[in-house]
Amino acid sequence: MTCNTAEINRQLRKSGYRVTPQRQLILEAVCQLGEHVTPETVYDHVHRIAPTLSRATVYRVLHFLTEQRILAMVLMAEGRLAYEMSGPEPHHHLVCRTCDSLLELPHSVLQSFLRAMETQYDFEIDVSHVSFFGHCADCRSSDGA
Amino acid sequence: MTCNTAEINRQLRKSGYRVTPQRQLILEAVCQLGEHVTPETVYDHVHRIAPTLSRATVYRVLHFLTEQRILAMVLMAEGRLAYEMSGPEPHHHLVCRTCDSLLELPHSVLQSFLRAMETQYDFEIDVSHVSFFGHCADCRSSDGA
DNA sequence: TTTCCTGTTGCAAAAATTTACAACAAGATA
DNA sequence: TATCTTGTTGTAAATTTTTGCAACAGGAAA
Ligand SMILES: [Mn+2]
Ligand SMILES: [Mn+2]
Ligand SMILES: [Zn+2]
Ligand SMILES: [Zn+2]
Repeated sequence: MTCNTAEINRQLRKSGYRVTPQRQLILEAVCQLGEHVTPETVYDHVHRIAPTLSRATVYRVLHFLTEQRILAMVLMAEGRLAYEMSGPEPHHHLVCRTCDSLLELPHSVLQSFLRAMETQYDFEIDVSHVSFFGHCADCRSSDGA
Repeated sequence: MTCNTAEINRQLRKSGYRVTPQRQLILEAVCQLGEHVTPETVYDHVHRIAPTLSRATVYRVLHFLTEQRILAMVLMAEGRLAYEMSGPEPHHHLVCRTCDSLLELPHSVLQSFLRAMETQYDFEIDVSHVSFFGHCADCRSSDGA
């Protein structure tokens, strides 16, 4: 995932927020660390670079960047939380509650459902990253034994 | 929500688990307290009745009863977690990230989507209670100002 | 009833997450 | 560049949630 810093910074300033070194570091970290990054992973990474950067700031900034739609919050198994860049091409998850496995869904499979929610309920679902929990084929067959 | 204790107890024993006073208390609590009950609310309630019942047990039992499909885990705004009885008639949520409001969806609106996931991905989504996050009509119009 | 096995609990400590508040610093303005 | 406003951060403490472990107790079997 490419992280268009210049554009993001411009957007933040335009909204009256500030571009701090902490925010830049944390955003870069999520960008580099990949798809489903936990707060602790981010902290470990940025803390190595900026030892005074606190855990509180990591949590606050992840939350803030999510509100700004720059990051997407990802619900993993067991209620664990992760983050990733909110790119132009979202995908979604089928998360198995038994084996923790992840099946990735292309955005297209949700399209018609989302449109229906907009039409029927006037509600715009945040499409950045939706997780569905349930049970995968493997776990269902071995469990039914 | 009626809480068929006898039937639930039978089911637990059949699976090799035990019916303890703690589990019974916690289940009753969720049952009585209503739809979206937080761990802390449950703890306050049961702790009044059984002062030695610990927070750890509340968390463990809520998790356990969810695994047994007796309770359903409900994702609320801001990543907060709640529980409720997993009844025969599930419903789902449209959660507004701006104003925290909840729109309830009848189960039927998900039916065809769920069937598609089963057919295409051989994945059985846990239908007990699904939450979608996004932005409601009110917040979208006032925000676009 | 008594015995026995093993699933569960309470406790205390650890880990994760949030919060209050004073010091700080981004960046707009002059 | 110096100044000023106000959004942000670090610290420490408060909350919330998880975990290890020894003592306990459900309930099957005798
Ligand atoms: Mn993903
Ligand atoms: Mn509900
Ligand atoms: Zn599985
Ligand atoms: Zn709203």
